[in-house]
Amino acid sequence: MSQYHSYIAIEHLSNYIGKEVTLNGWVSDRTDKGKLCFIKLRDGSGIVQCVAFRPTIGDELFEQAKSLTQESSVSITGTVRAESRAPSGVELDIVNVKIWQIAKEYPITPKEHGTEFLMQHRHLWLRSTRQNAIMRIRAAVIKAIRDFFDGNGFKLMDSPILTPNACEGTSTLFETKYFDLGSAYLSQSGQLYAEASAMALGKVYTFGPTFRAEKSKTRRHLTEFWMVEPEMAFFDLNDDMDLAEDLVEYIVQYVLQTCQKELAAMGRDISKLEAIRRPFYRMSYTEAVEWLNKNDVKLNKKQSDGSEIQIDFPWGEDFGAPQEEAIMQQFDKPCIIHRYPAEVKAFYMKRDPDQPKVALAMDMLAPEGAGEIIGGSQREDDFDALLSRIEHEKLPREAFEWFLDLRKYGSVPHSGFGLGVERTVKWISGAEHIREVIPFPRMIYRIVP
RNA sequence: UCCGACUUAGCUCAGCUGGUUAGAGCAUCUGACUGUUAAUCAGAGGGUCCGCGGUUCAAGUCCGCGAGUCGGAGCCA
Repeated sequence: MSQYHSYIAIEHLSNYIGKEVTLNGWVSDRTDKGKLCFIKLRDGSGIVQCVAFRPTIGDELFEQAKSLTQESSVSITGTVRAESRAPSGVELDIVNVKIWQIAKEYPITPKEHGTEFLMQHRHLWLRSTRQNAIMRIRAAVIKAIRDFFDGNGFKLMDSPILTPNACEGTSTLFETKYFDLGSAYLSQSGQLYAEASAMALGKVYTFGPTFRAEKSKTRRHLTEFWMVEPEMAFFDLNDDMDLAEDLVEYIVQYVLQTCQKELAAMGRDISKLEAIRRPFYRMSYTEAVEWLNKNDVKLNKKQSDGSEIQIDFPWGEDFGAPQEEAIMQQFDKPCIIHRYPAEVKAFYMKRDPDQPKVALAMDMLAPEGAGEIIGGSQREDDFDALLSRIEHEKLPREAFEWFLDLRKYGSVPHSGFGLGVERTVKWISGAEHIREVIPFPRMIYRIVP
């Protein structure tokens, strides 16, 4: 790469002890003590304390250093010195200060703030140490995902974001006008297009933003989030589950290798992540229902008069958050639950030839209360079976004609899944809310900034 | 959509059974200090108590309606 500027990143400062360097960044904090002035300089890569001592640097420069407010932008030249009292082990003795701008009173002070205030100032909140660490972990997770697929024979095949209809026909979509062709909808999944792509290139993945207009109000939902969806020709459900485990193991180990500082900044218990090695746990839906009933985990059922009663968990009902949480409490590694009742799953999932009421579907649940991070399945590859599912769900056949074509011209067994990037980053980083792990979250009651 | 909680200074909050001039810490400004890292010490400024209506001699406090935010359920990644 070209040498764009002769400046040095703070994260590499320990290689320059005894040398004079220029750092560019922002003042994260300043404190004076008589003839001493301490400036914490942040450049995105790290934070270092810069020290000005009045008798050695002179009155004019000292007054300049003292005038710096929180988040003022500066270039500071100084000599790097090993300093045992500093958290990073180094400090900078100031030789010169170039002020780019003296910042106005900064809203985010070094004390606590509530989430509402911080979310209103998301554009500034991103500068804080914790948010910096989360964004670096997010970048590492995304790089791990790309490296994993690119290195294993997958090709990136982007899916369209504007689509003519609901992918799965269930969830609420964002609608927009589309010239003279009526309405278009923001994609809630790239999967159908990934299936077509897999028939062209074998093993593919799509990676992009996804939109759900559901009025979800929980700490694991966003209306706009990022999802990676691999799709593989000639993969059955077992291959699909193996791939999901390989991917998740790879992501966690990659973050462990490259984000030690960031995980420490988050106060993350590293041993919990080190335990994430294959094999993970697996359980069929039927086994899970038996486990729930053996362990007395009931289902809250609303009666017609509005009151709630608790009943044994009936086979055929989909799991909610309470069931998933109960199941995961026994596990320190992710668990895949597979072979769900077909009725609660999407129309394109293949039925289990051995159990016609069961779909070859799978969900991966992450430990520590992180919940579902992956949902996938083996796809229905039989033309007649798929068509009858489309008709049964009362989906418009015209819109799925091209999708049916894939079952007309060289249909093969194939499988895939979707992994939610933000849910994965939330789990690995230990962030307590999903809104912290995407730079500018989109939620039901927030679209600014 | 359903259930619950909250709203007082720029920020985080306290404010008792309704009672006289509205409280603290931080932030900001002024001053002191050669080792602070949530510095300390002394001083100063800073208020539509979310809005509207009601009860009362008296409302930040009680009641009603509305707004906003947060958490949970459902939906799912």
